Amino acid sequence: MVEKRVDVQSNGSLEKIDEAKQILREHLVRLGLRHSSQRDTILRIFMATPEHLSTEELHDLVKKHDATIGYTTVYRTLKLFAQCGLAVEIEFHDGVARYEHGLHRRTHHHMICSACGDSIEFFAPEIEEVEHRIGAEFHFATSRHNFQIYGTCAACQEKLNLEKLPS
Amino acid sequence: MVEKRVDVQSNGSLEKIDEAKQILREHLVRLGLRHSSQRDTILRIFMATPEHLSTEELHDLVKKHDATIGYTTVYRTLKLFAQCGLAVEIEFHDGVARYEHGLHRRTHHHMICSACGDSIEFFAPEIEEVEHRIGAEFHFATSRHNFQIYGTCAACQEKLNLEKLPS
DNA sequence: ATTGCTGCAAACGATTTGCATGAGG
DNA sequence: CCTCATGCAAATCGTTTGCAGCAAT
Repeated sequence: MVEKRVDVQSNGSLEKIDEAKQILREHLVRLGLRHSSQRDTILRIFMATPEHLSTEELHDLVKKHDATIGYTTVYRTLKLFAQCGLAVEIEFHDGVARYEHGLHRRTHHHMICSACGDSIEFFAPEIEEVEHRIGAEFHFATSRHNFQIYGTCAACQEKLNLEKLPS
Repeated sequence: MVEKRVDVQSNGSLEKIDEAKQILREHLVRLGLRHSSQRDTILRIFMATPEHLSTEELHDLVKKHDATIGYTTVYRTLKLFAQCGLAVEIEFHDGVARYEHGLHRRTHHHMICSACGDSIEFFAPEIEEVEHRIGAEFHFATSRHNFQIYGTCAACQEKLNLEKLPS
């Protein structure tokens, strides 16, 4: 698996991190929960990472900053992020829960390469329309949808072609 | 969970079962595998059940006809069905693998009620179009997609409203 | 006879929880 | 202080596999 890059120093998204901290703080207060240094560390690293992360991947990154933070804490903190919209769980159907940023993200979907596991994001507004049209038709109060495309990316198609023609 | 109905006697789909048996037979021959009474029983019960079944649900039904057939056999047989297109795995993201009929099924999708777990099928041709368009745009060789809508069905909306207004 | 099939039990792997200890307010 | 948060270890749960005995061809 490819190593995920973190760029905690980059000030390109400093405001975003501050906004995220604010949202988390409000969420904690609302539920009568407490601030902790672990939650702060995990949030900073999550926000600094643009990729889709599994709990384990995020935990690996977190450990580099603070080796004492355990997997369970990352797991529970991600659920907390999901509750207040900072993170969204995405479903790639590979048996692993993954999260992406939820803050100020336009609705998008993913196309996943079955060969290398990489995913790309794309926008397809008609998917929203289908959700609303079908919901109305069957009197469903729709809350969300789930759409992925699976296939083989251009790079992996190349590789597979080279294997077939080893001349 | 609601009990699934089986109608092994119904002759409305007798030809379909025969066709399915034929497809399975050819698949087994092609791979050098063997026919077995268990595979036959599981196929008949699967074909006689119109619902989406998990491995466990199908195993429960199968046990009523032959209590000696084990979970593992049903599990492996469903994979076999999926290989030759008799079954298609559907992904409801509730941690359980489910299968539906794959024979002569027009492409369709599911809308799932988060309250009662029931699902309905619908047709939305533009989803196919999106798969092809986005695949072409990013030079992906697409193989399949995955689309579900989640929400609350009309009946469950009623129930929830009654709970809120107990007057 | 050969080789695949079956059913049991055990392994697996990600997720989730129980609990004693530690920390926030 | 009181309560929540943490980290470890263990439980969970559906899925998957190893293996000895059985059955199909």
